[in-house]
Amino acid sequence: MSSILTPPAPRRATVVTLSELAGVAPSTVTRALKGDTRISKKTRDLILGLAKEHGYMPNVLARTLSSGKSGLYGLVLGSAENPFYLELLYEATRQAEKLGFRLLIIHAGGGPIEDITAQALIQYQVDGCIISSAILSSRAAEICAQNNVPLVMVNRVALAHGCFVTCDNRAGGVEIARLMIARGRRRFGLVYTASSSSTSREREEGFVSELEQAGLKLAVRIDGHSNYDGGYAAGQEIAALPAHERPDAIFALSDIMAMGVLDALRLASINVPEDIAVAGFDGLPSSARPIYDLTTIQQPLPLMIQRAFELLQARTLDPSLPDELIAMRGKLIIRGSCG
Amino acid sequence: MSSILTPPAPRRATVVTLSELAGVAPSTVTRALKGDTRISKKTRDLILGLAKEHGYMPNVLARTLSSGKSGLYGLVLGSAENPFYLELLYEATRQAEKLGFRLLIIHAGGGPIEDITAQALIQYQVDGCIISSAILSSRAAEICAQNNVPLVMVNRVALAHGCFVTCDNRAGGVEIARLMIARGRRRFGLVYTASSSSTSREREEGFVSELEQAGLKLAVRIDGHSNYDGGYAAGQEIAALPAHERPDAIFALSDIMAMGVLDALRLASINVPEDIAVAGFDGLPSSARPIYDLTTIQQPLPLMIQRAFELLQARTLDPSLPDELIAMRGKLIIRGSCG
DNA sequence: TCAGATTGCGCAAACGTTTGCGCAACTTTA
DNA sequence: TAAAGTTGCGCAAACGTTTGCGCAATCTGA
Repeated sequence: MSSILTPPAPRRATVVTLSELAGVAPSTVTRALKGDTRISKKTRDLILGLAKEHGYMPNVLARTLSSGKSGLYGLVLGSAENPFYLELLYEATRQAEKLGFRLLIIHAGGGPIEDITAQALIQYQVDGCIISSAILSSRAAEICAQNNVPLVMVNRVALAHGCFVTCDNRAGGVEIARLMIARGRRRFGLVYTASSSSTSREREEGFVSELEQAGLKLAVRIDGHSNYDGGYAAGQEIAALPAHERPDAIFALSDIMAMGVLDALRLASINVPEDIAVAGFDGLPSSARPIYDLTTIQQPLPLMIQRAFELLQARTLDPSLPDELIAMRGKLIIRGSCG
Repeated sequence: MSSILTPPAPRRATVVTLSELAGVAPSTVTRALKGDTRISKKTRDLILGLAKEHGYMPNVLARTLSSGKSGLYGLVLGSAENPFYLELLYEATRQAEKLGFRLLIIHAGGGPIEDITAQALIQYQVDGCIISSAILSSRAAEICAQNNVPLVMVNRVALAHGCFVTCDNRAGGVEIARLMIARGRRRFGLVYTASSSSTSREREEGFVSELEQAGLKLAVRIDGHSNYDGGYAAGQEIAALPAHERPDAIFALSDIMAMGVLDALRLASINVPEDIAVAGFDGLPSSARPIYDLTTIQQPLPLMIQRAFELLQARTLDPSLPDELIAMRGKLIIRGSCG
């Protein structure tokens, strides 16, 4: 890399250049800028004025080296196939901005997370990490544990290390079952997810146990693969059943799968909710669209993200704090898909 | 912050600790790890072995201070209301991972970008920035220009500074018009976006100019607000027209608006494409769903992102390179919504 | 055999910010 | 008046990695 390829870049203002201008030590500049009471008001105003005049912007990377805090949180997102992650990303970004943090995308997508990718958490000295993904949890979580990086899983249950903030999935499943039973439904279909995620298992458990309490059981149970296409295929499979075998109510464990089911039923000219009631889980904005009008359990995402950041911040300040495991109740949103 | 709140953290391996173990200078460790030929194979193998044994992970922040390269790219995303940004984020993350870069989310959402947020680009020493958002471009773009940070806009046209990679929006509009005219459509509706974005303007220009070439013109032009709900309302408005005033073909300038239009037409029992043909623009995965079967112009997103990274990398290496403005042709995907 | 070239390092400084400690000057209290 | 306390700094080192330069040892070619 010869110098003809890198023309001289004008140097930006630094703590040192400001200290020269002000005739003070660099440490005085730092202390004045952070409002340290050990610096007189006169000196502080002088330095603040120079900083503004010269467009001083701190080098956070250098600061991290000294202070040990980067102001970065790592973010691991799950598959693009569930719009829930988009909602989560936008909400997390919004809140982080307000709190003065930044999100570093460590991974996004359904594939395996590579070691070198997870190690970026350490290489970039993140202050903490938010993981919202089932399959990918283990490697990134291990690295966080080994290196004392605070970890919060959102909508996932941490197995051995780290905090989590989740929705009360089981209670949500119970509520959907109750609603359907109260509406007179008697044959039940479940569109589930074969993954090992506790989120799905709990939703199913809640639903099924409530049915059993009422002396009822599932008539149909189909893997919806956690995505729209799987839900659509499940809807097609159900539509193809003889009428006497068809469920009169379907619970899809996520909104995106429920939308696939609804679309398939519509194209098969099955009326919702007259012929079959449908409910989902998540509370995506798109579930409110008139074309879906989906009954769902809305996850309290803004508050979940807020709690996640609080948990991370507390553990950045005091790493000895014990892990907290928070579950928040979702809200039943009754719409036309259940009648 | 007293020491009772921060129990002694085991120190991680550093270049210095490895150099002590190997009995060499720290600079030798660095050079061995990066494969510098000035270090003998024997010494290199010794150091590589120790690094692996001790789980050495470089501190990228410290490296950035020395080398001037952070391996970070800033990312500014537009509104959550267009799923196109989700596609872009996932594709960008995937490619960045493969290239060994990381994405720092600077902003995501439709609101104004705050100064302090845009300054994070500089504070975190990003090697470059990708912006994919109309409204928010100016402030972040200014900061990039002032600080010599390479900038690429994706699907946006940079006004004065920075490269862009965009789709040939105008040609896409032309193709949609041609298809509709060839299919015998004679009354045309446009669902546009009132924003100042050149992307929308070009799509409309292409469409309208081709109509005019054929001696035709728009019968209906409705603002779809760049989101699903706007498209839905436009669809409702069109459905409410007397039959002789209704268009027999609608071009919505984005897929998400087209989906709103399609849903509104369906709920109004208007048949697509028999009564009205509908086309969109973007090539979202959801446009292929049987329930939509949407004819659209597919943006070559993977290749656009690839080019964006190439442009950024080239300008990180040689900041004197002139800005490049790249337009790539989208691909016409003909589906059932146009007959 | 000698001079020049090559190999394989180490030294020292740089990058920008922060923090602990100590000192001088000033103020307050006994 | 002297001692103790307070204020307002500066010095020096730390954080982890990289890069330019130079030196000693070894090799090669004339």
